Amino acid sequence: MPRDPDPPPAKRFKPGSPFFRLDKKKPGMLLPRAGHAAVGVDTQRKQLPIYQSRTQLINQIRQLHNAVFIGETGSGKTTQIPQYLYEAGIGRQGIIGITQPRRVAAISLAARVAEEKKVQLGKLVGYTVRFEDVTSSETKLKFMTDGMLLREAIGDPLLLRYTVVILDEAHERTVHTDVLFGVVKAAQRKRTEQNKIPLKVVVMSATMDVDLFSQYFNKSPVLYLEGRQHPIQIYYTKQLQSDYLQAALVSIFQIHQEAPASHDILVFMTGQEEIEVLARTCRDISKHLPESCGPMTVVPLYASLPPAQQLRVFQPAPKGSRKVVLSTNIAETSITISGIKYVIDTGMVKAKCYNPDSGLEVLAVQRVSKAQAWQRSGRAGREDAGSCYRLYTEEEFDNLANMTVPEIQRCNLASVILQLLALGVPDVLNFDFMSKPSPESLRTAVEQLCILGAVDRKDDQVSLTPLGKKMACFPLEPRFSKTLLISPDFSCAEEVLTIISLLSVDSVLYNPPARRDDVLAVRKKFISSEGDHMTLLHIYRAFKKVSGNKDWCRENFVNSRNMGLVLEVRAQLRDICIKMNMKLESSLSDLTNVRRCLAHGLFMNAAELQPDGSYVALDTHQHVAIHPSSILFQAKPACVLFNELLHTSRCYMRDLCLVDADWLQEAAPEYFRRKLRATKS
DNA sequence: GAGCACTGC
Repeated sequence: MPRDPDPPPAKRFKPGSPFFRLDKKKPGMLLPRAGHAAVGVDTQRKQLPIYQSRTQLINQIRQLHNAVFIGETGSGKTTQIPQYLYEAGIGRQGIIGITQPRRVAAISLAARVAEEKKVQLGKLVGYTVRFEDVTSSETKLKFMTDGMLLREAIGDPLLLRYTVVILDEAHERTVHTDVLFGVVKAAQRKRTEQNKIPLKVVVMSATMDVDLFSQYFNKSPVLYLEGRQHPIQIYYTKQLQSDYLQAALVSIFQIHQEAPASHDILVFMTGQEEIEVLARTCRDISKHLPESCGPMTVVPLYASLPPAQQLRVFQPAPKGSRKVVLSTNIAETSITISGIKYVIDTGMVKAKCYNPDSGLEVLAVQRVSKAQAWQRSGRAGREDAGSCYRLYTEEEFDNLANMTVPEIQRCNLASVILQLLALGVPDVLNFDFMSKPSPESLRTAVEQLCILGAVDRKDDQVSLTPLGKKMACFPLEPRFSKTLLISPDFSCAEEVLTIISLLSVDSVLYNPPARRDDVLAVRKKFISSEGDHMTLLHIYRAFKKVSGNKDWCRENFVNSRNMGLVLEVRAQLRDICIKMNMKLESSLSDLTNVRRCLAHGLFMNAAELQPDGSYVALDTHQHVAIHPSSILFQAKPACVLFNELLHTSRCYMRDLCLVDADWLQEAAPEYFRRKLRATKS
């Protein structure tokens, strides 16, 4: 099988200014051509390049316990390999599970494979994602989110229902995939030891950099899959660009003046504000260009955009007009836009960094990795040859990190540790991670679980308490599952269910800046002096009273999509509570108990007013401030809980709840005694 | 008196 993509073609595009230089050394990244709709699915399957290697592939996989595949996204590997295995009778005693980092991918892949096998979705071919299980006892090819397989593993750590697990999109290195690496490896070893049916593990990645995968899975062979792909010409800037936004603007109009109008442009940027500003500038400039230039349709794209506006990226621009999509990294993986001929890569991304000592997560603009830069350029060649303009020099590219730091090395690990313990991993601190998180990060996580009463520590051994075991059953952050589990003691489980559901999805509050005064006026009727949590609870109750009426949502600036999610999350959590025989009561109008309960679960996120009017977080002793969006912004209460700290111009607490300092002491006397000692020394 | 990339159970 070929190891390298085809070399790029002759230079097809001559930039009008000396701004860019062509990369002659590095091959372009290549991507697949879409299947031809007029041809039947069987013919389409046979036309995929992977079909040529079918027999060879099957013979190889049959003999292997582990294999690593490299092939571009959509090269057919994800839809074909599970079918090849099934058709060859490999793993027929059980299920072939294929994991995906995203829900939509799991669903659409299952639908595609069911179509190819000419079966009804949910029979032979099915999928499982949160809130949706379209499988049956007949299901042999099961597409699922990686988080879902991880959940399943808690009830079945050896994954005995599965004979093959295919971990797809492994290069993305999500926390879930990374934990799964260790889980499937351990399951594989134990099944061999116990003489059970062996488990085959297949890792699929889009990047060539797969040594780590191969090493980790017992030096498994790496198989290269040829894709039917289009060449992409890469350009770099000749000099360093001090202002990537300015450089993006120049590049957009450079292309706009020279390329045919049907060639669309995709620009990768860092965030909403930046995108909206550049969109306005582009629209302004394009109005004042000579007529020979033709019009421009500028479309912003980011996750918090209302769904209707997101759909605009799929609409073709009016005839003669060029579409310019300004996007965050949502267009790197989650959303695929057809017709893109040019990609402009600013080389920057907004990403979360985690400081394990302070426990603080900071969202910061950073450089992309090489892998990410290739992913971005690949978006230019979905249907035909394309070009990618990198707004940095070739030298800067060479100095980029090869891979993005795996998420597991930059997040709070409390949930991961709890889940591993629930899986029965004996020595969590020495779990066989493919990329080990820092010891401080592991220690902080165990410490947090200990304070919450989820784990016991003896010497270096960490074990789950009965409470911790229950906490692991909820798809929630540990602090939230703890709060929910103690809510029956305060006779307010129904309210806590609502509040925790509201806190675990994106905000249900819609705040269009242009209508600020209207928003404030309308929101007055829900305000609770007890804080943001109780205000949210009021909004939820009002929403339920009108049965989720869409007009009501619009009038009250409530995001109905997110509110719908709240209902789903709440129903799922409530089911788990019922299975646990928890007493579900409502505290009705008196919300003091609810706040008292929150204090007992979320005491680690508390802050106290200082004599000078500022606040200090009790856990880390750092100075914090109330975010101006909070209901309590002007109230200056003596003691508050907060849902999260947001580090921007200052360290802000968001989503606050008024509490009594005594409640916190009651909730965790030992913890606060220690904190006090730490302050004095 | 601020302004938050993207997933997922």
